[in-house]
Amino acid sequence: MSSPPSSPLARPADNLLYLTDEQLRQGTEAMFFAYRGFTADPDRILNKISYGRAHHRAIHFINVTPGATVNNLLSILGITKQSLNRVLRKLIEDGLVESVVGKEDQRQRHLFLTDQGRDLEKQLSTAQHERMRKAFRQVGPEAVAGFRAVLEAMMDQDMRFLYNDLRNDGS
Amino acid sequence: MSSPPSSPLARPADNLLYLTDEQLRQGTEAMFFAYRGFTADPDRILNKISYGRAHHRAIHFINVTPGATVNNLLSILGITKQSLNRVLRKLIEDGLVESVVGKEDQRQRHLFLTDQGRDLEKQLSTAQHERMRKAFRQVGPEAVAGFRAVLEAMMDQDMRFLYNDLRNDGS
DNA sequence: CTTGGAATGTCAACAACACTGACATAAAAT
DNA sequence: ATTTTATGTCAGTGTTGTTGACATTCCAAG
Repeated sequence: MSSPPSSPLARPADNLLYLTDEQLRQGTEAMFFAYRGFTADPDRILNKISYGRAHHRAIHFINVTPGATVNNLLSILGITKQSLNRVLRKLIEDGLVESVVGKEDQRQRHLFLTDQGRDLEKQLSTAQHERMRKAFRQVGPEAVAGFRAVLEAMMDQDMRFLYNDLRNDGS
Repeated sequence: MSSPPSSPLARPADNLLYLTDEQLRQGTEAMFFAYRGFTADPDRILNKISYGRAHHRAIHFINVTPGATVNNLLSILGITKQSLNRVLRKLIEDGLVESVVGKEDQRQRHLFLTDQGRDLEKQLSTAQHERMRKAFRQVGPEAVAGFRAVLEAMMDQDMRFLYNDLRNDGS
């Protein structure tokens, strides 16, 4: 199922050095500091307009899966409907998100970004992507592949499914 | 300083495919979902004892840099002293952290984990490392190196310095 | 057709964790 | 002697998460 380390005939002793407690500690700290950087740029933009990360996350996932229902979004975000609702209400009020009653199932609300919402999403993703693009370019494609492989392996299984769904299409 | 992409004579066209917006979007989502997984296991333990992530972070960094002052910790954590103080007060009250007045500079408080604090730290890091170890083993050492390289490149410069300090010694 | 349950929205209360601002204390530095 | 630094504390605020309770709408099963 999962492909083994790519170097064939690797000596076991060498092959285990990257699994020491010290390596894991460094990996942990790398995640901590990198995640701070990862969120820093959009956070600055959000601050100016009195939004938080929750708004960013909602906007991001409504953008990649337009027409998603509230429940769809809840699965992705992993928060309670009350939390999401507070954020959605504001985004709808502010004209960034549109909520459309379902045709087939009229209980459901399908969520879309308005033009204004797409504008903000573009601003946020551009800021966030700039840092990641620099990092990716600096380390090269093989390192990026490794980065992606580790992150995917660290997800909960449910999230891995969602993540892979989002790789192909977002409906 | 940082090594270039390892494949020599790579064709430019191929070499840029990993920098598309789509790749960056997937990297963004990978970070989001992976960070959730990354914190999930310690969060479960913390919940039982009514602690949060802030306590975890304080305990972690006091453990790796024993004797650090409050100001040292503030630099690492990137929060306000009021926020940190709230957490530290509770940890000291609960007997997990010891605060020792400095010998040379008596204004400073040097922070140490007590035996009880080390116990909790061990619990938390074990839970967190288990997931990371599985992921690391699954993807192999080269991917792990790439993972580390990308994360380091994504940090703010200040954090990169701190991170590299913590790689060698913690004083 | 009636009832049960699912999807959604809303209200209230609460907790964690961040923030700012203001002020106090002690001690080091000038 | 004065200023600056390191730390602690109090009060207030905001975002984002939580539970619990309840209303509405509407599909679907009996």
